[in-house]
Amino acid sequence: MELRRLQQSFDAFDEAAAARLGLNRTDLRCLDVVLAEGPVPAGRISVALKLSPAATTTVIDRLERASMVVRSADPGNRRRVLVAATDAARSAEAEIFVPVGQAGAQALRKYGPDDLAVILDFLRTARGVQEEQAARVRAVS
Amino acid sequence: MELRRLQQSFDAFDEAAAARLGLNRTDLRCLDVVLAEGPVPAGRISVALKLSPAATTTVIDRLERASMVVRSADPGNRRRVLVAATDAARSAEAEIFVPVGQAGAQALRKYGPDDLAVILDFLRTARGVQEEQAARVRAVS
DNA sequence: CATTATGTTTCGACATTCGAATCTTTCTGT
DNA sequence: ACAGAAAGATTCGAATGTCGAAACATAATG
Repeated sequence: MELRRLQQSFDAFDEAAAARLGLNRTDLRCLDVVLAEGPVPAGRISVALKLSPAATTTVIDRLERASMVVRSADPGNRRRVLVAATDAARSAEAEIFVPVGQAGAQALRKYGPDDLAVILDFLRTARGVQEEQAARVRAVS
Repeated sequence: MELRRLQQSFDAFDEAAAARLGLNRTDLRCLDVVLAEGPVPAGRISVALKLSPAATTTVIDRLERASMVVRSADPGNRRRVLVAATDAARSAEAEIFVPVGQAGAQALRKYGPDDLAVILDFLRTARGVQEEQAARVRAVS
């Protein structure tokens, strides 16, 4: 299956990006969330990464030590800790992740509207199959 | 990006499958290799999983304890240990992984030859982009 | 105002991975 | 044929990442 290889290539990219930044994969996913959603409470990261609150705390610790995020108190709710990306994180984003999006967009230009519709439909169909099968597997247990 | 969601759905399926079998993700990937390639030497698993020889030994230990694989000596080279899937592994494969392939094939039937060509081209293009970008990221370090 | 709920952190334990050292078996050069 | 090097897997100790439970601080509720 060609999808398998695509999956592996995603994996390889993530690994390269993590190595480049001196982070592990979990930290990278966390950074991705923080970059995408602006300042987020720690609990939000916990659910996004499907990680226990305890593990989430240490992930944020590591990213903070690496100067990729900063913690700050939520003015509206002082129990909360807001995690925000630093400039270093944003420059890493610009250097590593933005070009992927650009290259992807560029690569898509060779397809006409009809082709793009087929591709999009395929992606959704494939996702539907995966989710359905995941549900089936979960159901038996 | 829709690709992102597809990726996540793959992830969710893998997680469900691992939970169903009481294995962790690494063990599952190892089992996948063993099922796909027949009896394989431990070193082969090591490179396929990008794991150290030491870690590979413990992965095989766990799978053996779970009755999913068996070790046997390679008659042609007694340094080697051949890892083979058990019947339990094959029945897990039939129950969990085979239906995914079937559902996928079924879902693809709605596309004509031209559409399939577009889809295949897209998958290869996307993989090319990812690999190229991974190489770029690796190059800077 | 006492109680409960929410959000995060700390602590101790467990699982996974690695590097280095070890052991056995095979290959190589003489 | 044989000593030394190489290949393949394992063991050992250390480092890392994750979790559950308990603790802590703050907010909401009756």
